Amino acid sequence: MAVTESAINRIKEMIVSGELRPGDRLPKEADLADRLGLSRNSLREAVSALSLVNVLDVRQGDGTYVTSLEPKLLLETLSFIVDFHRDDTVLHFFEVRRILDPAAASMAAVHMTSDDTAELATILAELNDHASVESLVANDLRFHQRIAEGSGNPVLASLLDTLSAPTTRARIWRGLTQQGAVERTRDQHTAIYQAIAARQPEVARAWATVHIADVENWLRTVP
Amino acid sequence: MAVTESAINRIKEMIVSGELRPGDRLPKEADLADRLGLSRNSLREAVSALSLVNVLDVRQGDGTYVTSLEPKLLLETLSFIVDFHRDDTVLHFFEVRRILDPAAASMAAVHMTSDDTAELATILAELNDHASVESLVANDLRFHQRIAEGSGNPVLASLLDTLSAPTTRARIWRGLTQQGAVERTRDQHTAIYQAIAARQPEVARAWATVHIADVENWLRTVP
DNA sequence: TGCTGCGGAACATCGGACGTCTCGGTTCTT
DNA sequence: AAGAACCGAGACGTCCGATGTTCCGCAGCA
Repeated sequence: MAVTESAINRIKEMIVSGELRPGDRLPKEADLADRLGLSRNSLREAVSALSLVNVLDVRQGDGTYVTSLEPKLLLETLSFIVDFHRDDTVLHFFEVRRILDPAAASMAAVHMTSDDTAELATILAELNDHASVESLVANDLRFHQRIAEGSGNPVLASLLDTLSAPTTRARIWRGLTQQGAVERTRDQHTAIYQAIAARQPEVARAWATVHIADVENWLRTVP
Repeated sequence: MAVTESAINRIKEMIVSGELRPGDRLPKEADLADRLGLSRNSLREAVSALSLVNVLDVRQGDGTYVTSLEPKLLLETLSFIVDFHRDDTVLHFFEVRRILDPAAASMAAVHMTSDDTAELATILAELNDHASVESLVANDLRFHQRIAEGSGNPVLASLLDTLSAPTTRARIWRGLTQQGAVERTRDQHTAIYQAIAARQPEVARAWATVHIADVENWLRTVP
């Protein structure tokens, strides 16, 4: 096996086995390279790769550290991967979101505290009638993020967060604005919120399904 | 921004913009490094990182190529990421699977051809009474993979494929074997298959939910 | 006490040299 | 003429040593 590839697995193994724990600092490049029996250059290729997927955090002048390894952080790299997919697979990603989002809404209706739901209401209220596309996108993002977090499952929340890439979201909202469908979308958001606040998981699930399916149908009409 | 990091984004941009298409060959390292204005060493760090996430495929003695960029391929790196999570988050991953798997079963009941369902039956039949844990795991994996593929959504299939890491699966089956629950699991698989073959999406969804929840509950008892 | 400046440590980047592998054309054999 | 063996150019793999940048902590000063 290639030296660099082997180094990646060696470091991975050190972390998985518990020898290196989240937040730990790695030996300095020269030492680690020596210990793994390769050159510093090759080691750096391995570190660079692990850094891209947020497993390692290298700080110039300081050292290299293991990240917190939280699902949120590691699944962020998923968005990097999603970026490579062209329009024809965007619908497939969206379809998965259509499965997960209603489930998250349902779980949120059970798990969210009243403080949490109050925050949801605040997000809804922040939107005025003449918001720009950018603020619509940002608001939409926060609304769905809040609900996803409210599910109590960080993996689910992170997946949902990255599944619908910002670029897609922007395209959607631009389209919604153009055809004057912003109002309907806002109504659907409100309905989802009300169901969650009323602790009605099935209603929340239904509204979330309606909402996502609505957007998905619009996406299908605009290739 | 760091040179290497910048190079990663430059290459990414070349691919996303369509300048480099799936299967295309990159300029040789020396040329590309020169074109991007950095040393070959630094470029190699970038290439190494993109290679880890299956965006690039480097072949010694030949050249560096853009992969097919299929969802299946790119989402494979997800399993690399999942490997870093410890037992306490395994349940969260499993919970997501509990959401996706029933949806996939339901979709499969609609989309699978009779040839496909016949294949499912074959997989079920391949298991004899005294199978080893390894063959149980392999069979279980294939069964669920087939259904996931049958959903018609490659993204969903790949996600499901990587969500439940092989190590977890192995642990589960070891446990099931020990407590003699293999038979029940097999019955559930059969029920799922029959619902799909009978084109009953809701029944398939229900059995899949029962099946996954059953395993999940067992997982919760064994920390 | 708090700020400033300095020096060591660690990562960032570079250029070049040499090893290894792959591919494709050439040559030899049958 | 067909096939096998050979070989050399090209491309990636690995390593070394040197220099630049940045960060952290400590010493010194006001």
